[in-house]
Amino acid sequence: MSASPRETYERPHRPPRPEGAPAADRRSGIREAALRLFAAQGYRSTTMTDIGAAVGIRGPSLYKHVASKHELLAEIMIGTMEQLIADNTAAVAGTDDVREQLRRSVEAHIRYHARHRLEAFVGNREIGSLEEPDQDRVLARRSDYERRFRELIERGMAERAFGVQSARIASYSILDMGIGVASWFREGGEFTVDQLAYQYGDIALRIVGVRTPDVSGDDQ
Amino acid sequence: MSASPRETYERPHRPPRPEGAPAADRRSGIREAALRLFAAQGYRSTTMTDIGAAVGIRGPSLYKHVASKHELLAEIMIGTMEQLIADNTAAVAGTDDVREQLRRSVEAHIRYHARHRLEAFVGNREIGSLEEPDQDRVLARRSDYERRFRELIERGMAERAFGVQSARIASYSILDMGIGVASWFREGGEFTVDQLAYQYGDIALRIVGVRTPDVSGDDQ
DNA sequence: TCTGATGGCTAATGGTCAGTAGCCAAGATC
DNA sequence: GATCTTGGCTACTGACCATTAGCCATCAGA
Repeated sequence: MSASPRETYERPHRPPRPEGAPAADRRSGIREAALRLFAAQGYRSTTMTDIGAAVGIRGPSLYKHVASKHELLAEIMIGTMEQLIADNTAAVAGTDDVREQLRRSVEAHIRYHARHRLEAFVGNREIGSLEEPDQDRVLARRSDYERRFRELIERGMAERAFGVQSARIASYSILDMGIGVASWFREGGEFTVDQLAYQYGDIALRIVGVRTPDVSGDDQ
Repeated sequence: MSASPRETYERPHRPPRPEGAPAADRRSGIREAALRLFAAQGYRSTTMTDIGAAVGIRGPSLYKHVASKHELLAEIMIGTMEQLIADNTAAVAGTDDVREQLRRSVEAHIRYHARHRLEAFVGNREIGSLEEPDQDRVLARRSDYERRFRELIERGMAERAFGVQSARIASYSILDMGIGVASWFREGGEFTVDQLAYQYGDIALRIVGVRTPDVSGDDQ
């Protein structure tokens, strides 16, 4: 690698925008690449060089678009929780029936975990990688989200619509099922997102003791 | 920190076994410390110095007892899967009734995830940190374990004891619920391990469509 | 045509870390 | 008592990594 003096700059660096990359896309391209890599290799094992390579630039050039590696993680994780909470708010808004609210909440939960597998996956695995103002922010939102399910189930109990031994365990079961979806679901597999959401809705209702239409072994 | 020449060795290093550490315990002490640290900080963020400090020695001294950091992780993860499989085998051995087999399988699953929270937690989060002969070993055992639940549910369907839309989704739900336990359960909290196992057994039976004794809102 | 902003680049910096080398004291064995 | 083994230690090595410094080509707008 001797810098021969006669050819001062053979190929000094790539043109600023080799393909149609409209500059506003750069940042979101970086975010997506980071998400993909964080999901596949973990936050700690992903280097800025990796992320750069995924979008066609060098590691240090990323700092023209993002402040730090940590910022990328924090954005993903806070965004995930905000979206889950917003989806849940929308889900319960359309009805007052506690069974229907639970079904819709669960469907929204499953839909998010199926459609945004990587975000959900990273969001669950990398909580410990967040630094402190951000980790608290994420944990607070996560608590809020859990509380919504627990209180819904408690309301169902009070209205004698649901029957469970512990609302806390029921809500954890339901949430944890959904979290699991993010680790095994693949688009284009045996089920569509809609089918999945509906089935998990049924399962959640069974968990809280609501009789769902019986499914004999062979009608699906 | 100048090494003054007159006091040649003020305190060169600790005595080989300062307290009653019977030398066979050293290795398991290291394994336990590593487990605790891997669970709390993640594998990648835990240094050999951290693990050494947790057992009262320096990082490099660990290599007198273990071959590598990776070996510690692999031992934890393979051991976890082997134990889960062994527990499952024992659980189904005592009965032929498919409902009872499912209940006992789920109870064993929950018991393991509650009693060995850290192993289960690390076992789920650090799969990607395993290097290659070991990652395959763990994934193969994990597949085997999942298959046991799925096939049990399929048998229950064939015998008309269970009614679900998809045995695969039912088995994932049940397993994922248990995995979640490892992340929130604390000994000495609201429930004992036995209560937890029993409640999750009920929930699993509800998921597969078995009528469990009705629980009205206020009888527990 | 000039000029500033943008977004690439390479090189360097400061830090961390797994693992190795080689030293040594205490206890065990002979 | 001499010697071996065990399990500590410090110092070091080689690698990797996030981030900064500073350079420069292209492009948009004046």
